[in-house]
Amino acid sequence: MKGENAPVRHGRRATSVDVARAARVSQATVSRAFNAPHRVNADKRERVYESASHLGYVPNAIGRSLSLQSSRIIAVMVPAASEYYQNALSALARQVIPQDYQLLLFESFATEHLEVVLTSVLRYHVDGVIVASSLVPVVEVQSLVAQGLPVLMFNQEVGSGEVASVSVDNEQGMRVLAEHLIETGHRSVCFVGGMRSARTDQARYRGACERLADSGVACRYLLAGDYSYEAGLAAVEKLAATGEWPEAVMAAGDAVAFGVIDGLRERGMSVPDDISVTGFDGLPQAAWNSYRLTTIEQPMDDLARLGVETLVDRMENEEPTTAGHQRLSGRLALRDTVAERR
Amino acid sequence: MKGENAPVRHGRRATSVDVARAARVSQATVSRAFNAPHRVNADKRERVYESASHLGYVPNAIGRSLSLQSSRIIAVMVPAASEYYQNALSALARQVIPQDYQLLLFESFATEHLEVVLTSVLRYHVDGVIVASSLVPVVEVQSLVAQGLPVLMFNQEVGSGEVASVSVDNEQGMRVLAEHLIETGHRSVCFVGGMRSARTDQARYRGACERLADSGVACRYLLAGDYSYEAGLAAVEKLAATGEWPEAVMAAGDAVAFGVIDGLRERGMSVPDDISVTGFDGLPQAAWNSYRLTTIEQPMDDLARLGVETLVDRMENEEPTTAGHQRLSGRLALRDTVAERR
DNA sequence: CAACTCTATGAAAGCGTATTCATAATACGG
DNA sequence: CCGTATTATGAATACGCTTTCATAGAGTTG
Repeated sequence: MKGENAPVRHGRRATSVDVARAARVSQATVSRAFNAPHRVNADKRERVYESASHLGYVPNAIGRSLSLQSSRIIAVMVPAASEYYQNALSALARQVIPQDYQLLLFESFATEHLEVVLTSVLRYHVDGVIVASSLVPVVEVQSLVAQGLPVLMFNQEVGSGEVASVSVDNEQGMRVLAEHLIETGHRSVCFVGGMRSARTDQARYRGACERLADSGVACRYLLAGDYSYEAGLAAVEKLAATGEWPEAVMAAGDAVAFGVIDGLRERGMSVPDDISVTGFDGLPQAAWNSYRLTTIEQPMDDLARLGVETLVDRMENEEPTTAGHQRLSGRLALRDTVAERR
Repeated sequence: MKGENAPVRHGRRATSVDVARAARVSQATVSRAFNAPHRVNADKRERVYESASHLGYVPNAIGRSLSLQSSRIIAVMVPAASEYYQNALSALARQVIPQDYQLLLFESFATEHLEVVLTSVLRYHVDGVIVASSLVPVVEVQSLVAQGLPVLMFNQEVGSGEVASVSVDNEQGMRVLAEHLIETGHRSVCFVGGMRSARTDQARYRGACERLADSGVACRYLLAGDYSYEAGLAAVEKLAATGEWPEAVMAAGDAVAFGVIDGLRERGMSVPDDISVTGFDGLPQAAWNSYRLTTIEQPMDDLARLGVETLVDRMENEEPTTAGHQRLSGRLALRDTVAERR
């Protein structure tokens, strides 16, 4: 073992044993002084604190984790490239602080690495996992659950509640948007989806479809390919190729909507005068002057808070009190990409 | 200690001891089979692998960290809200995988939490720290360095190289942009800064100023307040209040530039016909049709790669081979927000 | 004041792994 | 065929911490 006789890289960090020696107490007392102060006499406690701060002692979380069989680390799997998930990550990072957990980041962009990533997650004995990525296959998630790991799906639901999830109510949100389009007199709509396989995509399409159908409005489905600006841009080309312009385009996500808007404008069409466009998610850019996109804003902070609470509940209690799928409704942000058609 | 007689939450995970027992070898041999396969006989090695996969054994990184005195974890401090830093985080996350390190995320948005965050960093005995946030005070960074922790500053330089840093060459990038403005005949320029105190801000202003001055063009400084879209929007108001419109606005960052563009357009002015605008960073949105912003693109992947390599070097070698400040030059992305003035 | 309950404390065990050290077994050169 | 170098292996230890267990001392009560 190095550390003692090795080049002493930076003067070994102080341990509880060092503090104990300095404070002339046992190591156990040092531990108690920090974890259960009321269990140690005031004078010794003070001595411990003093020695500790003098030595610059900071308890070693690794040792603690080993002993406690709990690392207070939550793994979070996100696709780094997506704006939406970046925002989700921020929100989660903030929510996790007061609960005194840390986030260990796992990029889940490429399936090639998935194997490696998943064993890494296991390797670090994290207390829980947040899967905020549609790129992680359901079977893999279920294998994590089978390992006994508390798992939270963020922004997607799998199965019927065996694995906990929080997400915005996609169907309902889309229904609200559809309703708005109906009220403003739109008679033909095209839904531009991101990925057919994504559950959120399905739910959003369903919500739109059903509400529109109720009012006798048909809703075409056009596949963009993914949830990016570029995909939205390309979708406009596909739409043009069909030769039939709808009165409104409902994009499956804001990023796609921006692409659609810019694509339409590029072709000399006006949004919303010629074609209305709606989004979903409520990205910051939706509020920018150049777009002023009518969309459904996801209650990101609430989702993150609820998600973390749910996961923490599952991590800390044998019998979790929270339900399987939890849905929060989004807020309709009425802006300028939907016009009256009278 | 729980785990044994506690409700056995999920059937304790297999350890190297379990594998050893199953494979009828010693625990040491199991360890060797995974870390130095050539040091154990082929037959036993096979037995170990078989037992391991049968028991679903995954080496426990916590135990490993404790023994090795190295966690293979890198702490990364980022302000979650910023688009730029979100992208940086993505790039870093990708670069860290092949080196077999993990990123532990620390939100550094609020100074109130800073104390807590910093001791958390120490607590987890991370092998290194990436500070990608201008919100972390220099003294705190230096205290980390003083603790003997390898630290990398991402996108900012402090001191004269005692603490390693990688960043784009701000001054040079801005000079290139200024040059472009000169060449296109601009005779008055206003630099819209984010935060006066930020080093990047200073460097960018300096670069612009000097190059412009060389050609006898003055460069006003206007403070936006931060690096956000809203700040850019507000900056236009301030600019209007001065009553003097420059021929070009050089924003300190793309986000600010978007705000400036939208602010100008809101007032009925045309970009670039009335006023040219330049950005800095090369955010994805700069390429969007609604902006097509002429800007300097940061070589994010290269920066991340270089940054991680530098940090790893410092973590793994007693005598680091890399220099203090490392600067990469950005790429001029010529788009449509700068017009000829003849 | 004896019998008892509490409280404060230290010694020791255990968490899972890597590694040193000792030893047994094997191969090798003379 | 013996002494020596080499290799494979297991036992034991260390990493830093929490917690159980035992114990000594203080406080309480009949």
